[in-house]
Amino acid sequence: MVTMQQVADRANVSISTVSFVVNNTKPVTPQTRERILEAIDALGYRRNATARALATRRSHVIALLYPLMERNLNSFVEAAAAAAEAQGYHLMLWPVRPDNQAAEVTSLIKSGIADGVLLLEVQLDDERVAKLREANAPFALIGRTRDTDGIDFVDIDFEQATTDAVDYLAGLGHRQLALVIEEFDGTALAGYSPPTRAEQTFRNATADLGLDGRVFRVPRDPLAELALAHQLVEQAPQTTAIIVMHDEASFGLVNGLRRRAVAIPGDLSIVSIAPATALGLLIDPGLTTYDAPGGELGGRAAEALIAHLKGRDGPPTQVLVACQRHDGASVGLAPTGRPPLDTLQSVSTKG
Amino acid sequence: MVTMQQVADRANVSISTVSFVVNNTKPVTPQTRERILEAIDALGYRRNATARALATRRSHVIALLYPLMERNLNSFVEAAAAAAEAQGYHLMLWPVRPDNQAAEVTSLIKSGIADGVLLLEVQLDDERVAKLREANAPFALIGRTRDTDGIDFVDIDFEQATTDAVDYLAGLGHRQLALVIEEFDGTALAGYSPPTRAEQTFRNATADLGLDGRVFRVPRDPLAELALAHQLVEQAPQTTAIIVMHDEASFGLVNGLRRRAVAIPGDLSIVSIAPATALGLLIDPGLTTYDAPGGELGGRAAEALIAHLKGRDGPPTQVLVACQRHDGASVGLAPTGRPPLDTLQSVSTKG
DNA sequence: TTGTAGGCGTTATCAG
DNA sequence: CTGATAACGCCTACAA
Repeated sequence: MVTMQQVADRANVSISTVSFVVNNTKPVTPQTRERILEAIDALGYRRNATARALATRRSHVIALLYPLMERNLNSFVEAAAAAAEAQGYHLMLWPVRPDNQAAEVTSLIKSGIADGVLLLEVQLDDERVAKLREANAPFALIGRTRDTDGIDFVDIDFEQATTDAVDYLAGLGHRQLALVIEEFDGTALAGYSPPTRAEQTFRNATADLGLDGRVFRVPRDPLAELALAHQLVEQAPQTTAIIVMHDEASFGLVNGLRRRAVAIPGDLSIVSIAPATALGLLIDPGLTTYDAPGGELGGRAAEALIAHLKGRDGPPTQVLVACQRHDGASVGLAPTGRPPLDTLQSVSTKG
Repeated sequence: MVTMQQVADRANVSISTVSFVVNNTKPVTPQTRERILEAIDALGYRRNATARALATRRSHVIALLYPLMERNLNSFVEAAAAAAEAQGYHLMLWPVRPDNQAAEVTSLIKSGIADGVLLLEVQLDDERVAKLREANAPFALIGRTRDTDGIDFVDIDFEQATTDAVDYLAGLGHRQLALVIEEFDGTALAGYSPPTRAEQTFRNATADLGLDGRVFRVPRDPLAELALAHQLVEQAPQTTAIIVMHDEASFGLVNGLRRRAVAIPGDLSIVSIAPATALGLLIDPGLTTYDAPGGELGGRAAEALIAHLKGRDGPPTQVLVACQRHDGASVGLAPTGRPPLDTLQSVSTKG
């Protein structure tokens, strides 16, 4: 850790002078200030928040009490918090804007506010991971990067879920499948790996079984989600089963299909993979889903990180957590002799 | 603030001995330990996390980086974080289980991890507020308690929204209204004020206008939400307009009504007040909603708290933020001569 | 304009 | 088993 004293030494001034420029609390000659700033920069100095807090008796932190109601889909956060507590640690949620995460994450560690970091929404090539590595800061991922060498992560096994879903649908006689994934290009999540991996797996699995597999990328945008039904009907009218890996698209999709008199699951079966919201139950018909055990993800990630902090050595924790299928009423046998979706409207009698 | 030294003095031991029992780091005679524990208890001592962190070079905190994507309805958290940052503060989210919030909240302050607290999901009589007051800890509420004397709060003006909704619907000729609110009895949110206040306002507003107003209390539970449509049809078949103040019930309600061939808004108009999720757009038809400006709530609450921390005196910040109506397609003129809802199924031709 | 030194509340080492 | 005492890194009078 770089201290003020080290900065002072390098700049040939006393520690108080450094304090003055760091805090802008007293005037300092431009030249000395310059030297100090140079030293700070060269050494990568960050003021230690803990020491500052102790000296000033103010932490400069305000806390938003964040009640863990089941409602917030935070079984995940809850389990992480519980795991931390069990180890004598506290979990804090550090809100960051997507654009400056990489910067914040290192300052969080260097300033001493936290000992380690848990990362969410990990991208294939994640800048935050790079920064943490070079800062030598302990971290664990929920999700994973392309290169997982030596790093702790706990991830959902999207490959397993996707393969399982394809097998399951194929077993029911479906031969024309579609996959709906979220389009992240142009958003802060570009490069987000789960959709990418799911797509890959889907293409392989369908190819292996000799099935027809179409992929639809849909941005997170109500209009696009509503348009999806149209797109699907127009571009892949032979489809009999859809795998959706997109939190919100399922709503628009079901509504759009209903409007077109497509019967679910009579004409078309739908499976949703790892939906973040538990609203599937409220859709009519209830969705068949592959659910990720949020608690296990959060808990194991926190444990891995803390084990690290406690000085445990050995191989990194690298876990894939399987999703489990929960049967709703949105999947059925493949229809026989069903006309193409785009002609269905005039043929079908009842949705 | 109570320090170890004070505990030591009261127990007639040295500060190190206190440290030993607090941290269980060395054996101590049962008698002295007893004296120390007594002193700790009597003085309300809490180990200062900052000093401890400085001495041990470990904060015992792990951070979960919490990306603020628009998706998570955290315009609210985002604004609070931004407001804090603008004032040289950091916002942290402190996850707590609903059952021990009151205990956590004071230890959070006493341990020096945070300077002040923002409270969500405030109840009419909130234990946390009582604790914070007696601990003399700075706080601000998002929401409000029954007694708001001298405390900073920013709340949604549910009264305004409810009154406005009743007026709006009455203006369209509706005379048989229903209000759907969340049932919190038996949950951690029992006594939660918004539904209570909305109910009160609804009863007054309908009475003032000579309208018929029915109230339905629905737990947050998919089954109950689906049953709501049935309940409504059976118990208040003359209803022509519903005001929903229940995040999820609207889904079940719309689906349930559709199944019963109730046309929206032909037979029945629906308005949703301050839905936490923006999924209203995905319902068919799009819901007319009263939306609370989350950013304003979070931002102003954080500002009020920090102003306090910075020593500003004067009257407390007490703000009611108005909701704004966003027209969807779920509201129409009151139907004339529509049969009771419970007989509608056989009469209506199309949903 | 810059430096010195005491203190913030704990922990940890080393004596008793 | 218990007690002094020197850190931890920074802030802030007070002095120079």
